[in-house]
Amino acid sequence: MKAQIEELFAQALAACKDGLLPDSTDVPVPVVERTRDVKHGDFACNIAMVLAKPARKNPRTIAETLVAAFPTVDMVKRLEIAGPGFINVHLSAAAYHAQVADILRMGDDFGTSQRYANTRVLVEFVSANPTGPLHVGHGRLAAYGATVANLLAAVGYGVHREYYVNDAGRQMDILALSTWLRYLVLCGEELEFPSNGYRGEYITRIARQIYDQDSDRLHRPADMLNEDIPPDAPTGDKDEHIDALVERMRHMLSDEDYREVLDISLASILADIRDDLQAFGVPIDHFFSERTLYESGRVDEVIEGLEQKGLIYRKDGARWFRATRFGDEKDRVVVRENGQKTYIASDIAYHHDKRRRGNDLLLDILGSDHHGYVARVRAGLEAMGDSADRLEVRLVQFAVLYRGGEKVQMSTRSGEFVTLRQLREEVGNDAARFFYVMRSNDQHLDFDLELAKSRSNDNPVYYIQYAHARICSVFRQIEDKGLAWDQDQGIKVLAMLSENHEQSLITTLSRYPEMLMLAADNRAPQHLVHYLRELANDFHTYYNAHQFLVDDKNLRDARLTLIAATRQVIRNGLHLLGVSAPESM
RNA sequence: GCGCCUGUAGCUCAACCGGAUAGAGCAUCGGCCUUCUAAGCCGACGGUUGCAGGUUCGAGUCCUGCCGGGCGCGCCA
Repeated sequence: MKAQIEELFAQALAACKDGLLPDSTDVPVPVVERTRDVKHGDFACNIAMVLAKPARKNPRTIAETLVAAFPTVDMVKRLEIAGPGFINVHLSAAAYHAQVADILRMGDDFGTSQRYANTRVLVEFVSANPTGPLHVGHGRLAAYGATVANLLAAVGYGVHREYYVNDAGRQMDILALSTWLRYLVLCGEELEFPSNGYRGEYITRIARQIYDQDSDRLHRPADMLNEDIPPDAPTGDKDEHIDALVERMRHMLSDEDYREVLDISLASILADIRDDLQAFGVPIDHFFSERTLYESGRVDEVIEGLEQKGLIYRKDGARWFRATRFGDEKDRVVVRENGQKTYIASDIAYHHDKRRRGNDLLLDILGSDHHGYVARVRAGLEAMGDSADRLEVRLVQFAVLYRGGEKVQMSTRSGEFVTLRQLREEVGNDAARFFYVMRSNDQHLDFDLELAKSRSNDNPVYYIQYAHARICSVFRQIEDKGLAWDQDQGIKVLAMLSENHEQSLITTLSRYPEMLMLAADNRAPQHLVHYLRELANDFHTYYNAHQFLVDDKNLRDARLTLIAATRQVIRNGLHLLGVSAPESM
């Protein structure tokens, strides 16, 4: 609807621009918006005021010219010029009735568009290090990323959802070490667990799995392990301590055995993450392994490529990438003094690879603590000859859990829940998905557990689902009451819906497509959340004010048609959010 | 210290990339179930949009400065 009006304004402007504007000026694209006050009609356009300056004319005079040139169409009832030069558009009732018919005709597809049908976007999200289960912070990344991906698909993008698995580097060694140490304990050894190791209970479970499989085949004496290892914190350096332990472990085990411990640990954790995401309704098309970038030589290729462009130099025994040439605040080490490549090298290779796979846009969804990282990757892409604006990054602020007004401490020790799985079990998937995307991604999120669980009018999830269930309930009773609903007839007699509540509901329904476009363009699922709340509110108000199953057959058909359309739009919206639309509650 | 985000009603947040009288929910107070689900509805109360300037027809929105909050600033990922 909005797009149609904008098109009409564009036509009007094209028809009269020669008399209005000096030849040299660029013709702006007219933008319309919904009016806030019904007195101002349905849509308003400020183009006359925008043109006032370049045209050197009074905005109201320009408005008059535009109105005169405006195409005559059925959907527009009349135009009026108001205030400093707004052109207000009043639509015909038929235009709205056509929207209701569209909703029922298009069904699950209503609201979608093909605007970006020629653009392929790769949405990378979650990408939590595979060193433990997903926690509640990752939950927000998962919910936000999944919903944004749905929104992008709804406006036509070819969407590929990807999880980057950081399965290379030091943290994997520390993971293998952590598992092995727990395994040694199962073999009867006594030892101090390094302060920098992964100490979650899941590590012990993996260790037990290895023990069950291999018995004490990988058992080595703890004395040998600890001999001449520099002290742990607080007296020593915890990084030196654990790195030395890793090195000793690799010395004590064969390469195959070391790899086995690592691979079993990694596979177990990844399997858990996959299950968790799947259960959360977050589909991932591809788990992309960082390790494969090394194994295929991609990382070396990238470093070589940068080298050839003169963008690598040596300093202090390390090799540095001249990131400052591309707007980063410092140059970055890509190969350490010890010959190990840093994560930056593989990240550049990864993003380069994503582009080579034919993606037009790379959308990275990252925790806000990664913002320093953005300039690096962008610099890397540009250095590889790509355009920096192919990469778009959305940072997601952390969620803070509250229980009854009290902040939930999220330490592993406190026993309060920390994992996404625990959160889902406590509040349910629907509430979790909804609450996570309720606020803008760059806004801190207060996640109120009691509210998310409450089955009351305070809870916006239930409020919306309840509207859906109520409509379903009405339809279930048609037959019980010996009545019938004729949808085609209902569409014909929509003009009978003259109540304010009905007008308001129809208007809200008609906004759905433009709201979806807005939410997708801004990567802002909270627009959809707010919209659905408003739609549910319009419906509940209507429900309380008027009876649907009335004696007058035409009026009944019209009203049922309207609420059927409402049900459809609620369903579509909830579906994009990954929230269920229950038929009864 | 530098960089990014942020500051709107008592609380949690909206305000459609500058538009017309800044809106919801919660909380508080008062109403509505012999009628399709009260997980609902209606009404009241509540504001110098952190502060000070600037840009223009017009600023919560853009610019500058100050004040407060969050996150980052590794040869970790």
